[in-house]
Formats: sequence, structure tokens, C-alpha cells
Amino acid sequence: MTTSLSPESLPNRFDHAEACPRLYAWWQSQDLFAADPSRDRRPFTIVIPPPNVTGALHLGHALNNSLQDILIRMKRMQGFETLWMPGTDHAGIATQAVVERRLKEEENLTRHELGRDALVARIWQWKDQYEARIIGQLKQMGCSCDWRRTRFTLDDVCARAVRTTFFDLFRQGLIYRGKRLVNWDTFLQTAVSDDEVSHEEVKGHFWHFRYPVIDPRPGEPTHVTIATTRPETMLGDTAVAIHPDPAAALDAAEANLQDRLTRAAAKERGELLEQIEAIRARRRTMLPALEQLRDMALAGRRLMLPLVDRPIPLVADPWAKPELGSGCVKITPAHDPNDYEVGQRCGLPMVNILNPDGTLNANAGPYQGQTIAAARKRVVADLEALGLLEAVEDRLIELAHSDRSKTPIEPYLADQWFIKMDSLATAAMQAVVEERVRIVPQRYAKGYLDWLGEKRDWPVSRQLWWGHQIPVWSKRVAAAERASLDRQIRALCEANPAATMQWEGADDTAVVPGAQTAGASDQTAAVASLHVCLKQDDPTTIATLESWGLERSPEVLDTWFSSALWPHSTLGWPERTAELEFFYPTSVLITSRDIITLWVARMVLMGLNNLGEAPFSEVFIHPKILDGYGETMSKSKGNGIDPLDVIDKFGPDALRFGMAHLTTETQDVRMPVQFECPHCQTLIEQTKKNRELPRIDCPKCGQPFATQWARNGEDRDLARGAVVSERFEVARNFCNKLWNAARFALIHLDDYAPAPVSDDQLTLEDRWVLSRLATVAEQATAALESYRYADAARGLYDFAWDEFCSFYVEMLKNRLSHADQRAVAQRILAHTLDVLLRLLHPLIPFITEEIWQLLGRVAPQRGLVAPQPTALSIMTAPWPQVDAARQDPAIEAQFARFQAVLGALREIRSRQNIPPKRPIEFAVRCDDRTADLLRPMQPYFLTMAGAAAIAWGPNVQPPATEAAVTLADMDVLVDLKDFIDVAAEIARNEKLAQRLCEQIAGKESKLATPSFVDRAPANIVQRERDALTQLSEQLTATRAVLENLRKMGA
RNA sequence: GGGCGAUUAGCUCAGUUGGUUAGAGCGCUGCCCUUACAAGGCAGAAGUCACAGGUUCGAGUCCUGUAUCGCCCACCA
Repeated sequence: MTTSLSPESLPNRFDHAEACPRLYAWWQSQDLFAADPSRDRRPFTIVIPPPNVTGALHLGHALNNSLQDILIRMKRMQGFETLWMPGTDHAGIATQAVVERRLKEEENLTRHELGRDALVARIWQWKDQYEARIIGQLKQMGCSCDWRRTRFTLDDVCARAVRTTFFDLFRQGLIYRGKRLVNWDTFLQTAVSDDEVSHEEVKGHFWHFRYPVIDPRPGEPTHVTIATTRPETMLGDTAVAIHPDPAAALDAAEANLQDRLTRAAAKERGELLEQIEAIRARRRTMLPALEQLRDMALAGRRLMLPLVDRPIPLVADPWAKPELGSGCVKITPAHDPNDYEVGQRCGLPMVNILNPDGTLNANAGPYQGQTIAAARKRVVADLEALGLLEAVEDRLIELAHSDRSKTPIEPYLADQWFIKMDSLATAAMQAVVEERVRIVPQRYAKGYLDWLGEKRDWPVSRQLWWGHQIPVWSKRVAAAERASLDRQIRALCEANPAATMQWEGADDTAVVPGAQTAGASDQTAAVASLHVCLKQDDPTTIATLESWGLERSPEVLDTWFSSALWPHSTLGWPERTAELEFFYPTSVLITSRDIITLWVARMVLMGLNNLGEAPFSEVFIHPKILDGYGETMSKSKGNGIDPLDVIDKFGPDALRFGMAHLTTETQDVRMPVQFECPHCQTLIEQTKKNRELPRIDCPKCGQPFATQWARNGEDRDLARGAVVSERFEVARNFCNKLWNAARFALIHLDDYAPAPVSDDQLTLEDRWVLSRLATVAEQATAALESYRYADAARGLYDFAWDEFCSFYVEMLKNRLSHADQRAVAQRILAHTLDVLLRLLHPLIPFITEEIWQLLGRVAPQRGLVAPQPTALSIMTAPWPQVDAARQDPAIEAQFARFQAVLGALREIRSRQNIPPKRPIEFAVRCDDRTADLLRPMQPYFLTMAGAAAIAWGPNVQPPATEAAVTLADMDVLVDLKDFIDVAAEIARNEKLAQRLCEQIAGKESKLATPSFVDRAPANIVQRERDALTQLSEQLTATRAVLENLRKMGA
């Protein structure tokens, strides 16, 4: 790689738009990202949390991937054989929904009209497009993934891992068929997962209905009252429940409240007391009626379900809560998970009333064909007409909406494949408890353990087309047929180890949309289902199975199933590949907290099951990025930031450094968002109001620009305003500072000649900067190794800016102009910059590489003691060793003295408004040692503060007209000659004296407290005494100065 | 309902095991286009560390409670 620029003609800005793609392409051409398991080094592995191919990456991804690349790059420099495994996730429902929606919008087609194969082909096209875009974004961010190994959760390698795992679990008996309430999206006609459902509070009603009792006996109620927020579901009711022991349940409820009362805060007590009182009132007024209803239930009394005129039983079940409502609850087993449980316990039939498109089916009798909303109205009206509507309350209801289609979710029960979690979860919990998997920050381990501790079986089937199709062939078999089929299949499985079978018990309550009523009596018919799982798509076996009437499940697996295998499927498992042997288990997983359970826990569980070893030893959970209002960023809200907008404006290094700078141990990070006017670059604060506008008029230049909401042609033709955050300015400015410091170095290293340097040639500032550098290297390394990214970024920032640039480089300006000092100065400069670049490289890879290349041209041989040739790329340069011998607290303390005097001089200059070019004279009253130390620094006072020293030592006489700054143990006295602003100086000193008095008073009272003097550690007490002495001396000196000034003023 | 977290300068955030006078960046004020950098330099103003108790010789830091905000999980006939 060559650059034709000479150092003097380097631009004063790093041109990231030009340089970054060039550098990235060069890294790739040199194979610097490639991981090779045959190399004799220690492995360090990270698997990327595969981004969904749903769309482009957002700022959360930018954070996540920056943090991974930072670690990867440091480890690579530390000599590890480093693999960062890239890839993307097929993201089941999310991707299918996006493609389906486009299909509808652009071609007005549904997926059923297009057909399964064609739809899947469309989604593959979408995937190719977005995978390319995502990988492009990662590359622009500088991510050093081994791209040759890029995987996709639906590719052949991953598919094989999925098949193998599913088959294995199936054979172990850990996969079974069961019922689960699904969130049915009637628009997309598919089930959606819980995390794709958002709950909104809407105004709704709570209806109280009365169901007539069939043939009430004397003294019995004629009606039973129930309440519901979803009246139309009454068409699917198959019972009304009453608690089997209302008195005991009331006692239990009261005991529970009493227990809470003992722990409750004062504010909550009133409410609890009210509730207790309500229960007591119920015991007095309602208990007899409830017990009567219970007796009726036990006696087998039935109710007449109105509108469809279906007799339904009154059942006794503890799900009914006597402390709530009427004490009776309607039971709709096909549309409510709790009701389903009741149905199971009481042997109730299930009546599904819903078609897949959200209209009511034949089970709804006269309401068949109506939409839910229409049916709801009519059910209420019809019940009212019958005089069975007892009351209507207004109530806020949490209504579930599908994130994908924005339509209300309808819950109903469907057959699903489940994974038994008991043993798998226990193993995954142990891995964390025993710290074989360490979660950082540790507080997140609790959520992981709690979630796994519930051991809720994992429903893994989805009614989708995009995903790994479940490799199970099934048939419902009548009792008569069972024995012969069993014999056939059993023989087949014995002959073929890649086939395994399972009977599903006498379960005839399967409910699918549109299914007819399944009566309780059917259960006795003992129709069982036979399931055969195949490890491979072996055409002969499939043909055989199909000839026997088995059909493959149309369903696909939950997308998290394939994600759970990611750490080993990407390495080629179930093959024992060299990669798997070498790189598994991986080193660390870096992700955000919202998928600790969905993903992290399942990876641990599957890794343990498939390989007997957890997939990683550490999990780092990074913060979440919120907008300026503390809301999560999302494209649908309009407050999301595209990392490419940030890269365009600030550059990829600034994006990464900014991300690291934000990554503290907190769980959230706020990032106020601005629009950038494309005409005048003004930043316009994004508000909740303007973030949804299609166009915005720039308040500065008045010109309009488009936002992501631009829909009509006129708006779309406008220039688009980027959405950015000024929180990246710090990082951008830092990169610029570094670039210019490097420019200074390059300009002054033109005659660099590598020669050994001995310690006695080093000046105070050399020793100081080397000491600081060693400390910073140590701290930055420790910080990055323990995921304290912000500490690393801040430490390096402070050193580079405040110490290297503001002091060391400034001081070099003198020495470089002296021929006899130039060579040593150049050596230390080149060395310091070299080490600093290497420390910064993981954070800001592009700019450090560019400088590294340029530095290599003027100073190819660097090193503190003996010159050494440097690496071709900074990526392969060794990580700086911590040079403990260079750490010198004494030198740092001495340098601090110099800095203090310099600061005092600058303060006086500024206070007195002395023109910058006008030199001043000063004296320092201090002890002899300090004087000896500071005397050689005279040239620096001249160049850095425009101040010439006229005297040093304990007995210097103050100049006639002075301004003074009193430091810890010395006075800096400036001769102000004719330009003193006496009044200003008096005011300043008065203020200072007052502050000193306050501090002295504080210290004195502290030291006068016997308990402090007696009980605090001696060193602390001594420190207070020393401080008091020093403050008193400062006060005396300040008063003397004041007196002098007042004389002058008079 | 359960859990987790936050509250420090106008804004965004640091603040190690409790111990001198609580820091940074942005913004603000003043001076400077000083030959690496105006995306810069020098200096300055700005804080009742959310509130109330407690522990301690000593609390931004530890404990309890309150308020506000946020996130996760569960549930709501």
C-alpha cells in the first residue's frame, strides 16, 4: 500500500470516506481476518449474535459489534489465534411477515395465492439482499470477521445441525406434542411469538352475563352470573366453574393478604385493608350462595349456554376465585390457557370458534362468518335482548396487537411440539451456578436462573413457511389399526438408525382452526397419533412412510432453535471438524440483556446437550441504547439511528470509539437524537412531535428536507436529512486530535534515524511520559480484558489528549529545534506514538492503521531501547507489554509540580488580560529541591506560558507590583509592572481568602472533635493536620498579597 | 404482582475497598486564527450528589424507606 503524500502535505483532517474502504480492502487482501485452527497458538473465539435478515443494522447492532471487534482485535494483537465467526439469522416470523407485507402492497397477493415454494423463494431473495447489506455495514464499521466462514441459520451446515439435534432430542423422548395457546394473527394467518406482540392499554368493557340454570330446583338460583372482556368467546364456553371449597379459598385469600400486610409499605396498607374487608364481607353475604353453587356443581347441575342453546356443566374447580366477581367463571378451553387446564382437569370438550382468517366458524352457530368485532356487538345485543345482560363496566383492557400486521391478536389453543426442559434446564443452570459460564455484570445471572428455574417446556413449532421444516411424519391412527402399523414402523426404525418413532397417547382433543367440536365422548375412542422423526431427507424412507399414510408436518421450528446451536453449528458440528476441536468452546458471548433467556440460556442448554460443554465461558451483557426521552430506539417510532448515517458524518472510528465510551456498567444509555439538515448541516433536536413528520423545514436555512416518513413524491424528491447524535462528537474530535498529533510527529520525524537511547539521555518529561504510558497501557489492557470499555476509552483519551498532546508534544517543540536534543526527542516521540497507536487500534482501527503506515515510512525501526523493525500492519503488531520498570511515581509527582506552576502562570495571565504575545516575569518562592527541579524547565515556561523566571528558592523577594498564586508549598509571584488590574486581583484574592477560611474552619472543627482524632486511622488524622497547615500557610500568603495590593490601590 | 436498574453541573455521563477542596465532554463566558489540530489553545462560571431517616469519627459511596423514570418477567373471568 502506498500513499504519495509527503508528511508536510498531509491534510489536517483524516479523510475517512476515502481511507477506510481502502484500508479495509487491504486488510482483507492480506488475509488478516482469517483464523486457522492449524496454527500453534491459543484460540480466542467469538460468535457473532447473528443479526436478523429482516432489515438493515441499527445502532444497537453497531454497539454490539463494535464491542466484539474491539476485543477480537486486542486478542489478535496479544497473539491469540482469533476467530470472529460471522453470520445472519433467518428470523422466522419477522422476515416472512416483511416479505408477505411487501407482496400484498406491491402485487396484492397473499402467501396462499403465491404458494409455499414460491413464497420461500421470495424470502431467499430478500435474505440475499439484506445479508449483503448487513455484511456491508459490518465491513464499513471495520469488523474483522473471518468472512470466508460466514454462516446463515438456514444454510445446509446449520440445517444439518438442526436436524441432528432435533432427531437426538426426539429419540431421547425430550420432544413431545402438546397444546399451547398461540397468538393468532388473523391478518397474516399465522401464530406469532410472544415477543412480537405488543400490549396496548385500550378502553374496553367488562360485561356481566347471566346463564340460566337448567331446571332450577326450589331455593336454587335461576341464573349464574359470569363476567368477561371478550363476550364472543362465550360461544365456545363448555362449562362454568365454581370453587370446590369457597370458604377455604376465602380464608386462603385473606391469609395471603394478611401476610402481605405485614410486609407492606404504609401507602399500600389502606388498599390491602380494604381488600381484606371485602373478603370478610363476601364471607358474610356471598358464601352461602357460593357453597350452594358448589353443591349444584357436585350434583351435576347444568346451565344453558344462551344464543347457541348448548347445555354446559357447572363444574367445581379451584381456578374459580370466590374473592373475585361473582365467584363463577366461564370456561372456554379452546381460547384460554387457564381454561384449557380446567378443561383437562374436568374432562371438558373444547370448542374452537375461530377460522384462520379471524371470522367465526360453524361452531359459532348463527354467528358463523362474522368477524370478531361484529360478533362481539351482536352477542352483547342478543344477550341484552334476552334480558341476560346484567351490567356493563368501563374498563381499561390490555389488548394484544401483532407487531407485524398491527391487527389485534386472537388467542387460541393449538397443537405444538415441545421440548422438555427439566433436565436440560438443570444442566444449564448448573453451568452458571458453578461459574463455568460467568455472566458479566453478574446481576444478570439472576434472571437467567429464575427463567430456567421455571423449567417451562419450550414450544418449538411455528405455523410458518420460512424456517427449518419439522422432520416429523405423522398419522392419526384408530385403535384397530394401531398394532399393525406399530409393527411396521418399529421394523423400519430398527433397520434404519436415522429414523425414530413415538406414539402420542389417546389424545383426541387436537384443535386446529376450523375444526369441529370434539366431544368428551371422543376421548374414549382412543385415536392415537404416530410420529416418525427422520434424521435425513431419505427419499426411500419418506416414500415408504407416505405410502403408509404418514404426512410430514407443514410446520417449521422456532427460529431460536437454530440460534441455540449457533456456537457449534457454525463450526461444522455434528462433524468433528478441526475448527470445532480448536475453537469450541468459544471465549465470550457479547449481547444485550433482552435475549439472555431466549438465546443465551438456550445456547448453554444445547451446547451442553450436544457437546457436553458450555458454548462459552463468559457472557458480557452490554447496555441498551435509548433515545433522549429514555425510550427504546426503533424504526417504527422514528427515533432510530442508522449507523451508516453516523459513519458518513463522523467516520467509523468515531462510531466505535463513541460506543466504547458509552459502555459503562449501567444498563441503559441515553442518546438524544438530532436531524441533520442536508443543506446547512444544522443539527435539529428530535422531539416526539417532529420525529414522525415526513418533511422538516430547517429553522436555520429555511430549506425543507425529507425524513424516513417521506411518502408522497414531492417529499421523496427532497434531500434526506440524516438522523444522528451529537454524542459522537467527542469521539470524532478525539480522532481528529490524534490525527493532528500524528501529523506533527510525521513532520518532525523526517530525518529520524534509529539509534540506541540510554536512560541517562532521558529528560524529566521523557521519563514522565514513559511512566504515564506504561500506566495507561496497564490500565487499558486490564479494562478491556474485563469489559470495562468506557474505562479503556477514557483512560486512553485522557492520556492522548491531556498528557501526550497538551504537554509532551508541546514540550518537544523546544527540543526538536535543538540539534543536540533532536534525535533522542524523535526516538521517544516515535516510540510513544507507536505504543499509543497500538493501544488505540482495537477502538479506532482505521485511523491507527493509516498513521501506522505513514509512521512506518519515516520511522520503520522503532522501540525504546533498541530499534526494531515494525509489523506490516498494526493489526499484527504485538499488543504493548506493560513496562512496569518505567512506572515512576516520583517522576510523576515532580512533573505535577511543573504543571502546577505553569497553570498558576496561565491563570494570572488570563485574569489580568495580559496579551498573549507579551512576556511576563515571575519568581517562585519554594524550597531548594523544588527550585533545582524546576530550573531546567525554564524554557518551557517561556514557550508554554510566555513567562520568564527571574528567581527561584526560599528567599526570593516579591516584585514590587505582584500578583501571586499560592500553591501547595510554593508561591508563584508574577511581576505585573504597569498592566495590573488591581481591583480584579483584589477581588480574586478576597474570594480565595474566604474560601480558604471556610476550609480551615471545617478542618479545625474536624480536628477538634475528640471522636475523630481518637477513632479515625492515624494516617487520616495526620493527613487532615497536614492539609490544615498547608491551608493556613496559603491563607497567610494570600493575606500578605492582599495587603500589598491594597497599598498599591490606595 | 415479582425482579432489575437509574436519579451527581443547563445536557450526556464518570466517580474504585466510605477518607483532602466531587470530575469529564458538550453547552455557556472571556481571551487567542500561537507555524499538528478553531473538530483547536488558555482561562473561567456553573453542583443542597432526587428526598427522608439510619450506620459511622467521617456518606455521592453502606443500610432502610419515599418519590420519579426506565427495563424485564408474570398475570389480569
